[in-house]
Amino acid sequence: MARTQGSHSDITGPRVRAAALKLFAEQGYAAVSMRQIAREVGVQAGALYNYTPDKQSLLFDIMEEHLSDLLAKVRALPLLDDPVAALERFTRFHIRYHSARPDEVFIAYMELRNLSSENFARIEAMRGAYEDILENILAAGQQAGCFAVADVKVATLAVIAMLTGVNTWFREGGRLSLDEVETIYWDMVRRAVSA
Amino acid sequence: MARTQGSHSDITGPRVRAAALKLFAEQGYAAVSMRQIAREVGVQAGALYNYTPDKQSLLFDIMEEHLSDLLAKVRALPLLDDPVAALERFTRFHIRYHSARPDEVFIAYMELRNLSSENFARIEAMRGAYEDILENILAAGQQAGCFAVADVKVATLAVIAMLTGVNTWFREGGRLSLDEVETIYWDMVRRAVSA
DNA sequence: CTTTTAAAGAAACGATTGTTCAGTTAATCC
DNA sequence: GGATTAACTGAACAATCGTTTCTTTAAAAG
Repeated sequence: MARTQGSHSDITGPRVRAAALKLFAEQGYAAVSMRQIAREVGVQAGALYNYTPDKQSLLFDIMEEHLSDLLAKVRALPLLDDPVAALERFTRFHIRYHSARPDEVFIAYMELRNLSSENFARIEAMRGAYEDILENILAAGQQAGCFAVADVKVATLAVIAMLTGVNTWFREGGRLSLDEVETIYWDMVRRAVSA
Repeated sequence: MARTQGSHSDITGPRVRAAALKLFAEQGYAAVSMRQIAREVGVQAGALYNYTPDKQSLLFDIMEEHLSDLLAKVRALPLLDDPVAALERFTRFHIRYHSARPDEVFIAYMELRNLSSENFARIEAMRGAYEDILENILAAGQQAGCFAVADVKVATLAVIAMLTGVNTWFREGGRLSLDEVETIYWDMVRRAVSA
């Protein structure tokens, strides 16, 4: 047999990416074989190479798409002059965006070492650009006198680590709603950096 | 050839564990082969099985030893009645302990999914016991009125995520000393949870 | 209806995987 | 100093790896 009824590139292509996303998140890039991905899609392993040049590109594309979408969305937020308001919006945005895409987030910082050095540099640059957004908010507030942190760079990394940690435990339908979680974290972030 | 000059179980055993630790941290459990570990030790792959029943045990032993040592050290700290003092000591302990063992820390929460379900349960229980120590400090301070957090459990996870994040960027000999980093984080933690 | 082409199957490639095992050597024991 | 044993080598096992190639089929084009 070969081409099966109803088989199409524009259907299979996204399914390959979705299967890779799911399996990489579940088991890790190195532990997942191309045959496993193919089985998830319902296709033979060789057919995957109609949609990706190799396994590594599958991983890179997942990360690249995730981070470029993250950057696009955060940059699409309207500017706020008040640093406190800007920090609250960043906090809520980060939690909401990340909790909605647990697989992508997990992969994007568990599988960095499986990227080629060139691909790694591109992903790291995007991550740095995202951190810069928070750093600029904190620096502006520091200058305006509404924030008082000992070190803006360290505070940036501390806040991001704290917020990203939500993904390790938060589950929809649990004890707390996403909105409650946002409020709890915003309360802690605000007090941690406020003057 | 076979047994080489000066080869001994009590020398090779620790070297096998050290090589596994280093390589798992660098490349990830699934990406490291037994032959790579053997090469690092300077031995043939088959010889590794004098020291471990299988690859999985190598991983589990690293995690188990790390977490049981962590628990022993944190429990060895003298008790403090003041919740604020207890929280400061926990904060500084966590940063100091974790920054001194980056490989073990990295493995202990990147490779959880490569454990069998039984081994996973044992490691998770130890991690939970560690988190309970911080949670008890926060709960005591909350009751005493010196802390004011919206949710003790969430605050526990938020603080641990923030503190563990130090390992992603801190390097000895960098811009900040470990003591300075401890102080910066303690400042943020204290303000985040204080009444 | 015929031709063309996109999409998939099937099989094979050499390389590598974790693990086992028989054989070999050096240190230890009496 | 001969026997025993711990520590290791080297080869082999079937299974699986990412990837390529060739073939077959169904859909699209005319």
